[in-house]
Amino acid sequence: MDDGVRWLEQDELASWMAFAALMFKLPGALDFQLQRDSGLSHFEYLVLAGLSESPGRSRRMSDLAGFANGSLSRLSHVVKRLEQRGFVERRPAEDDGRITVATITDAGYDVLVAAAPGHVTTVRELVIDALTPEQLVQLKTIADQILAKVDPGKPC
Amino acid sequence: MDDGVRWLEQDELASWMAFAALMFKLPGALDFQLQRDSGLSHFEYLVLAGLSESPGRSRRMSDLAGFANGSLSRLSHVVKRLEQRGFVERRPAEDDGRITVATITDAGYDVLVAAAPGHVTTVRELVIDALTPEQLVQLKTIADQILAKVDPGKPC
DNA sequence: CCGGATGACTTGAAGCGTCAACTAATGTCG
DNA sequence: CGACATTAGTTGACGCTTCAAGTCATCCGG
Repeated sequence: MDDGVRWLEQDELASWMAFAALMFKLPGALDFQLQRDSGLSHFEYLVLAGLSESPGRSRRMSDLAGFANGSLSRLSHVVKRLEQRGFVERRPAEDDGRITVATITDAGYDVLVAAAPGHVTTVRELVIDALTPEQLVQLKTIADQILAKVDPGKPC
Repeated sequence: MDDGVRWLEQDELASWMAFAALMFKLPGALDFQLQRDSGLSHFEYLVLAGLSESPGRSRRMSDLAGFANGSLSRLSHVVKRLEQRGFVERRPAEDDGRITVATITDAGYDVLVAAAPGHVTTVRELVIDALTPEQLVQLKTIADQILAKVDPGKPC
């Protein structure tokens, strides 16, 4: 049965299944808490957070998209909706008309500040406090190594 | 600034950011490869795989939904589409008319067999081979611990 | 053995993400 | 300078997931 494919061993499969299940459930859990308590998706939260911690509470679109791990197109749609809700504003950059700069409004900042404690607490409960400090280090190392394979463009 | 929230320390944040980025990118990478090479989403692949390895190549819907980490509703839609493509069949269980049993067809099995090598190879390249055997063990432990928090209903 | 409760799905509508096409501004090179 | 390429972002359509509501079968208490 040598078809040239290295199938997964029992223990490899077990690790992969556990990790895969985690990957598919954790985002849902995070989204659920944020949506319920703050009316934001996790992606929207990341967008607002990315803006709030940037100089001038502003950031150009492509930059923000990279920060939030999403496509530019997705970001554009999301920012449009956030703008309609009054949480961000958009305007072209002065020096380069192609660039759009998004800015978080006071209302958006309020929503973010209200959402942050719950979100951070959830992350802590579900992830950080579930692990020992050593495991946290291990996790970062593991994630970085896999990321290097998945996304070789961003060596960081 | 003691607002009762335990914010994340630098190293906690770094671990979380790396892991979060991974969680949002890896599913996309897996979907991309499967879609490109086999015309299947990762979820569809899991459904077919779940059926193929079950006795009688059949499984009831709720069971299959749990296996594939998706909601019953989502599974129902997906199975309907797979049925239209001729990859699975559905029929009510004989002993309990509420239960629907899905079965993978020969055509579905062929598609799965054609898709599996590429998918497994991708998982190996991106995940398994990026890590040492020790890290693989660490990853399983970590994933299990977090999963226990995220999804306390499934202690396994 | 009848009627309400529960269980196991299915369905339709609404919202979000992706893809491809499009617009507009800026570089570049002869 | 002028044409063409490139960069940055937006848009619309389409497909998929979710949510709430609906269907049908089975269970259970009186």
